[in-house]
Amino acid sequence: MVTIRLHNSLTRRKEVFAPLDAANVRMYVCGPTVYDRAHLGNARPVVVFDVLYRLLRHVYGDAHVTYVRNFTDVDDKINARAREMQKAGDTRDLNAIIRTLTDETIGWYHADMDALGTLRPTHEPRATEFIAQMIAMIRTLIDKECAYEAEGHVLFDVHAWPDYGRLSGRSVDDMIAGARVEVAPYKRDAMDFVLWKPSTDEEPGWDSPWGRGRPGWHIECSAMAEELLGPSFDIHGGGLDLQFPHHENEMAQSCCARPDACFARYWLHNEMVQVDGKKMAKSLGNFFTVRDLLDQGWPGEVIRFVMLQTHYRKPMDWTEEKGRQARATLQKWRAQVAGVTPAEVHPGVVAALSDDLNTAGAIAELHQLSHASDASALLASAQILGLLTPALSGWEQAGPADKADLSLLDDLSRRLAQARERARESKDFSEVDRLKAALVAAGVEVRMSRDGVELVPGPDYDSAKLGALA
RNA sequence: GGCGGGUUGGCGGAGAGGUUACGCAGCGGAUUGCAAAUCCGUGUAGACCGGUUCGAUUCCGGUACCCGCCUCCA
Repeated sequence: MVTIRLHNSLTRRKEVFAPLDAANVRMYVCGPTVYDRAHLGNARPVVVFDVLYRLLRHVYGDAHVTYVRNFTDVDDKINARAREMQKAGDTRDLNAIIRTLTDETIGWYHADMDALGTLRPTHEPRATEFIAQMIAMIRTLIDKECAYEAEGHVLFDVHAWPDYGRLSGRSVDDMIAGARVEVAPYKRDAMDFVLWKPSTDEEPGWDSPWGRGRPGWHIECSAMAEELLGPSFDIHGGGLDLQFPHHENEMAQSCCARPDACFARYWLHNEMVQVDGKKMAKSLGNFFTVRDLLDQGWPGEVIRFVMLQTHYRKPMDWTEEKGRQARATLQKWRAQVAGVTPAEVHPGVVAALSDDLNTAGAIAELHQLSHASDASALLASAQILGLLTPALSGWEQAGPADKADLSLLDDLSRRLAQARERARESKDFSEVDRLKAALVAAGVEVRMSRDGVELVPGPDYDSAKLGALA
């Protein structure tokens, strides 16, 4: 059995991964709040944990890994967006707008993440479908005196959990000292956070022992993880910016509700996507969506490759230069593995991934396999990274969109070959050069070897520019 | 202010206390009518200052700069 090592945020160390149950390895990853297109930063954890999911499936077997990623479909940002839509003329009631908005956003999310070649998780629970479980957990917390009711709210008492702050490496006192959080008068402690809050009549709300209301942000993950994975599970993942307060609060709630269990055992956090050295964020306005890149013509596989070139615990930037290099590499590899049957995954690739998801190291191994012309190992090994998969194929056939183009290129390659034959006799290469220059200008790569001519349309292929030659 | 992380060759980007990361670009060569593609070869880089060590880019301490979290955030 391969030994997987993962950096656990809880201990700030790389640890040997030992699942609670090798027959059912369980992972929970925080998913999106659904009111808008996912930006590149949102996509990073999806890709990173997709690689971990694939690695776990490789090691423990496809049927022995359960992966849960939630959709947060109850949230004040969603409500705010729906109100904007109302102001813009949408006459439906708020809940109807929200339902449409969240459904549509989930559809976008699936389409965009599918384009990046990520596998769908085993379960993708929507928060609104687990309100009963949240209410039950909140009741438990109140019963255990870890939470209290105040002015229609239910708040978690951070002092109820002695280890509060352990995950994010800070003490309650430190946090209060530098707290920028607005302290509501009904809070016993500034750091206490909301489990349940009242809703107005038009806002989404559910009946509860504390009146009609809606859950706070953190409780959904605790409730859904317990429902779908059990009170103790193996891996909890998400962006580094969720470490505090989201994950700290999740852990406090869950551990207080189920003190016999341990909630998540390995916490993994990916670093941020940056733009010009700053975190990509909606609030900073420096973001672009996955859809933006796809629409610009960047294949999902190229975006995925660029992401995996940087270790998940390091900040990364998207640049067009990286995109171009990734595209060239993938094009070369795809040509190399065309028609090849995948063999065994190269042990070096598994070893690299098993070392805290060293995807850059794994890619270096792929370069070696390509270099060694071991196409079947290259294919199998790339696929464990979700690269060179059938699902992401097609884009590398850039260029001739229709049969007319293909036959035109076919025709031109024959003409070029004939012109070259004649030129070899006559030593007059002017016609060859003319054809070649025109082809290059139209974005066609001209490959002339000793025994033939090959025309490969590149990314800038423009059939209109070949008109003069037709 | 508190806590955490980073700084690697022209660019991107890893691992490892001592032996080539890797990719791209560049340079030299093979090949080519010339190119392209391909193949071969090629780079003592590790922010700065100290310390530990036979030996540190890798461990420890300090300095500088950068980033993240502490408010919603992947």
